[in-house]
Amino acid sequence: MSILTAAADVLRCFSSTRHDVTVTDLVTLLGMPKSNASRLLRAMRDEGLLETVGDSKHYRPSLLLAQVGQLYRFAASLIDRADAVVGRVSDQIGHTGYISVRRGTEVIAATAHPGRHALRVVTSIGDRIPAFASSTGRALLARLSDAEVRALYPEGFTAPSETAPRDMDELLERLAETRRAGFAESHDEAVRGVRAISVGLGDAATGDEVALCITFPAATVEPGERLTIIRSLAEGAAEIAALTQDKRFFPLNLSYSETAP
Amino acid sequence: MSILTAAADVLRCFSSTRHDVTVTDLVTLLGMPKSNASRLLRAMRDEGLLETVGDSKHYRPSLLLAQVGQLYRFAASLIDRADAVVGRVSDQIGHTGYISVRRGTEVIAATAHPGRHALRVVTSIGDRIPAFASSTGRALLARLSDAEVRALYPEGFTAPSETAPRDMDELLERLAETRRAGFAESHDEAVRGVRAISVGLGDAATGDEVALCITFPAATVEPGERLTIIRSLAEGAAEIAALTQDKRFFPLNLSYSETAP
DNA sequence: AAAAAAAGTTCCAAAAAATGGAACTTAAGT
DNA sequence: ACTTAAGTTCCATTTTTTGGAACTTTTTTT
Repeated sequence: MSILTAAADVLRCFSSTRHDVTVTDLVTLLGMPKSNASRLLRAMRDEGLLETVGDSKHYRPSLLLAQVGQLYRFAASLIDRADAVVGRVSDQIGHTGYISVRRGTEVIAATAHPGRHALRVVTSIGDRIPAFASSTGRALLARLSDAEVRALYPEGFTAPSETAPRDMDELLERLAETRRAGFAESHDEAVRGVRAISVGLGDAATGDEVALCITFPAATVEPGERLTIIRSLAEGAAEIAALTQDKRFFPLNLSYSETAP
Repeated sequence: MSILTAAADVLRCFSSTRHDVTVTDLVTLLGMPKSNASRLLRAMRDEGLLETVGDSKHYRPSLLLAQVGQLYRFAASLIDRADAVVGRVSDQIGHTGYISVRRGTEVIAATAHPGRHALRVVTSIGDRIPAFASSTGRALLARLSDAEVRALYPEGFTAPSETAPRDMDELLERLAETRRAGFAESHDEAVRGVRAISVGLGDAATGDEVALCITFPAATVEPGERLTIIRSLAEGAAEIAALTQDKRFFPLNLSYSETAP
């Protein structure tokens, strides 16, 4: 057994309730001899993996670990991670999934996973659609304050379809609903007969924001399947949100998801 | 030499420009035999310190490191508190803010808040810059005695730019000024056209010390805005200093802040 | 599609580091 | 000042690590 095992075990001792460890902590937690615990902590400190708190016998993770840990976030960019989730859900469900980003009042698809079904929604990467009139757009707008949304549309907008919000008040009400539920939904908005479910997500460090979306023909999806989509998207997004410390993430609230808009 | 040394060296290979490493990277960067590099990366992955990107031969830091690294901020709660202040000021002003710590004669950014302005200073976490030639560094060096500062630089230093201190006497004079004013300022030092304002701060209980910094393009900031930055940083820092019973905190003395250096 | 080059892995005996029990030192509590 | 707890150092034994070379796999070139 390599000393790396022991070192990794030490790192696993840290948690939100244990910010530092001592020799005796290791003896208790890992059942290792005192002598080893003592030497291991010192060695890890000498190598820069840990640092002592002041000049006490308490050891905590080092700045090096903080920095390397930070990189993890960039190593797998937000879009990559979100795309992985959408890809998984799309594979599982068979319907088309994609990732969109917002640029001003428009949303643009960044990656797409075509569904397997004969009747499927085809999205093309790079298409720009109005943010207020799509589930992806509203999932992203919901991350703004009402004031910011108003500022985005100084001259209002015109609804392109029956089911899209007709004015600012209606949009803000839909956004409030999105925040409560933790997801946005559209029906017949951009394309007739098409529904879409979207979840918004951001990275506090980089400021990036994306929407995860699954879209499908309204006629072919049962209520149960719709719930599965919502759950899968929301769970995947929530994991990423925890990692990126997204403060504006709205967790799923299933009591709102029963009612189709 | 323990394998821990090698493992720590591997972690130090990661940077904002190198998110993952391969066997050959290690051979090149650390000059170790291929066989060692190969086994080391595998061992670190097996222990959960690294993970492979997809199923490629590229290794990146693991989730474990990301999690443990996150704890650093809370373990060193001073950073967390200081970061909150800088984040608030950065939001309010729109310019980039960050927190740095000193390691010997270098300062390293620990957290960053990108500004909102189109022209903004971009800092990368983990970058090491010389302490004597930066506002953050001088804010931290000002907390030492002149004797301690001299001891840090037994062989003196060479100024990297026109506006940086050229010798020890000039540095000590700048530090004295920093103590009187309660903040440090730099202009064109690390990057031309960039100014920065920093305040040093410590935690008596843990011995941690950090610098709070706001940095901005020299051309775009009015004298009034500069004063706002100074006041906001200093006030936020003073509050924390009271909380942590920092005995070496230098309170703001606005009569010194009128003169731009 | 074959050949060449590059990248990565496995093998081995020598060299170095880790182990754990006990003795020892330092710090904390009474 | 005494007692107890916490942490460190010592030692011979056991285990891991090391680096060169041979080997396999992957990538690039012809």
